[in-house]
Amino acid sequence: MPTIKDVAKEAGVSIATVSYVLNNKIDAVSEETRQEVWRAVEKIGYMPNVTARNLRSSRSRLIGYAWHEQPRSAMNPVLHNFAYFLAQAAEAAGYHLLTFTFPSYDPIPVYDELIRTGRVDGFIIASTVTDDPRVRYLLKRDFPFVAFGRANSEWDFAWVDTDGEAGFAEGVNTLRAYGHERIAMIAYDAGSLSGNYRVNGYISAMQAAGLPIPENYIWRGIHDDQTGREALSYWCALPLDQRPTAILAVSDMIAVGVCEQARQCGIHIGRDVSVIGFDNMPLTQYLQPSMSTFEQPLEEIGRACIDMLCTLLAKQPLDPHERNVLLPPRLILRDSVGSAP
Amino acid sequence: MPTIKDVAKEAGVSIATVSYVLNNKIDAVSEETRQEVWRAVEKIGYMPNVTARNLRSSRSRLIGYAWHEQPRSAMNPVLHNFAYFLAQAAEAAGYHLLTFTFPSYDPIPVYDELIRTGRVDGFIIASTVTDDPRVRYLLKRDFPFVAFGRANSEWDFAWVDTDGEAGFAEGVNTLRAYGHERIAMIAYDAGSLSGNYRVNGYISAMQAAGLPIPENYIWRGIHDDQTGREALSYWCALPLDQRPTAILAVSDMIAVGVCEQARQCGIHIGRDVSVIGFDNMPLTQYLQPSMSTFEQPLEEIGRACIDMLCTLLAKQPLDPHERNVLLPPRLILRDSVGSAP
DNA sequence: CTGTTAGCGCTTTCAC
DNA sequence: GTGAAAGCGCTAACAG
Repeated sequence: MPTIKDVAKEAGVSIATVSYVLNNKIDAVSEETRQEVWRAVEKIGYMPNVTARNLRSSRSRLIGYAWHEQPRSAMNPVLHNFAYFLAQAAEAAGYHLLTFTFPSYDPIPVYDELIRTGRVDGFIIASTVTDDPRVRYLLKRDFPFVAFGRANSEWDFAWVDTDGEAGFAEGVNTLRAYGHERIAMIAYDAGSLSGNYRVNGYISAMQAAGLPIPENYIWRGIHDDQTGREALSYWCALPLDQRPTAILAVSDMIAVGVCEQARQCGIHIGRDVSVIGFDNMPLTQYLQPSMSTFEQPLEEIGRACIDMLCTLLAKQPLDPHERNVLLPPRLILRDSVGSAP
Repeated sequence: MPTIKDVAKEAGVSIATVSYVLNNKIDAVSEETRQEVWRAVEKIGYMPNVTARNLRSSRSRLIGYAWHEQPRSAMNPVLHNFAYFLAQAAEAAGYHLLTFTFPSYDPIPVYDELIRTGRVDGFIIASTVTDDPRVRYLLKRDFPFVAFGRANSEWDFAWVDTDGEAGFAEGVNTLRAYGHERIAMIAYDAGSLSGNYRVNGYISAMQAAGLPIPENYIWRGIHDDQTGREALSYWCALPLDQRPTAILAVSDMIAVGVCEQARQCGIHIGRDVSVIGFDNMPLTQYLQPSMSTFEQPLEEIGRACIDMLCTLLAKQPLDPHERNVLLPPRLILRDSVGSAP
């Protein structure tokens, strides 16, 4: 691979001059010399060695993004897609994405190593939770990062998130427009942040509409179809006039479980009970009935994360108002939603 | 961030000695000194700077993996998942994955830049095609890479692939066991390698079974549901006794199209017509009826790719028999397959 | 056994 | 305008 020396020799100048030209030190070099250097660069096919540059500037131009270890059953196309958009945005900003994996029970050592070895300049972290150890660690270490997802409200850091609250409020209002009044929701367990924001949206929209929320209308469980099954079984055991006619679920997987259980119970989704999921997983539109769901604006979120991180990396001040970005999900109505029975 | 100098100072030795200890130059340093150095390392919290190491050894310890630009409609969870397994395997081997994106119409500049700037030590490339420009380029440049997928048979390079031929043969035989004889298939257009291997498996199994393959039993199209719809419409226009009773599709998306069209035509999948897709996309088991499909052994493929690439990077000889690995997909039978009508 | 030293390829003062 | 030279943090001859 040719180096700056080869170019210098070819152009008959010093390596310093070549460096000036390459780095557009505009008035450090005569037009004539500049031409000559570029000619040599072209001829030799030279490109600056990234590693050397990085060593010199003690940066890596790499952004770390971690995939959680996940059981196949709970595999989440959302985060994989997100990674794609991140990579795209990072490139546009002159960075590359370094992807790594970590055991969710002990993330810190991996992050720590990446930092201490100078592997990455910053991180994008996803799937944040309350008391997220990564956020706490990175904050303490004062290492640049942007989160896709919020954490403890007393922690001040840059994040971008889908506005689950607004989404679920919209969900409630849309269902009301279809005539539903007994609207229930399935949430994650109480420790889940994203789940709770959606619960808040649900509750406030219900209250604003003057609709009662019976205590047993908020079911909690994990991100799988079993949760949906159990929730529906439970509600179906209620007297008919107490049964919800519409259900908002925090994820498509859960919503799918509801539909599966409904089929077994002879309940017709979209007629007897309406269902809305979350994430717009591939194939949701081909379920029977096609599943209504919320689509997260992953491309925008990815871009926003990278933009903010680049600002941090450039040591530029980030306007406090712009440190936190909330983007609304898009409701996609399909056949799983119908008029109230 | 502490450097080797700090450790040297702390331990009261030279930086060379620290380096020896760190690199396990076993009989270059006395046990006593070694202890002392490690103590200093621990105390200071030192980790060697990766960039400096890389510059010195002119390597990057990074493996490049590209995501294709893809329309949202054709989004392929398979490759995203694959990336996860690659990252995992790479880490186990002391590498990291650098993910990037490229416009499929012109991939070379991106690869070229990554090589010339010394960004990566090697590539994993996926979704290879006939005359794949990336394979041709990397081969010409003699740059280390391993492909997930084959290319021109006259090109000699390391690859790992799902054995679509064996898979489709198994598909045919399984369908035969269910009593099917009029078995059709939906392939990609003739330029697709993976598609063609599957066609070969289909044809040879049919012939081995002494079953005829009418010319119009192989439909070709792109990777979307529309292709499946068109294929089924066409076959349904045939006289009943010429209509296939079972269909093998090269992808789940196509198979889903078949099912959708079937519903519109009043055809009952799994009873009137059996269908098998490919990829085991998330949610396929929740379709109505649940979709039979092939699952690619992505984790094994990822590991095999990384193993081979690491061998190449270590400049160790790769046994010619081991340069090419074919792994069988796993057939998952669900309700879309039933006895022949 | 341990230390001195020469780079890896590049950027950036500082002289001229 | 241009070049000589220092040095980013590390490894590996080479000397002692």
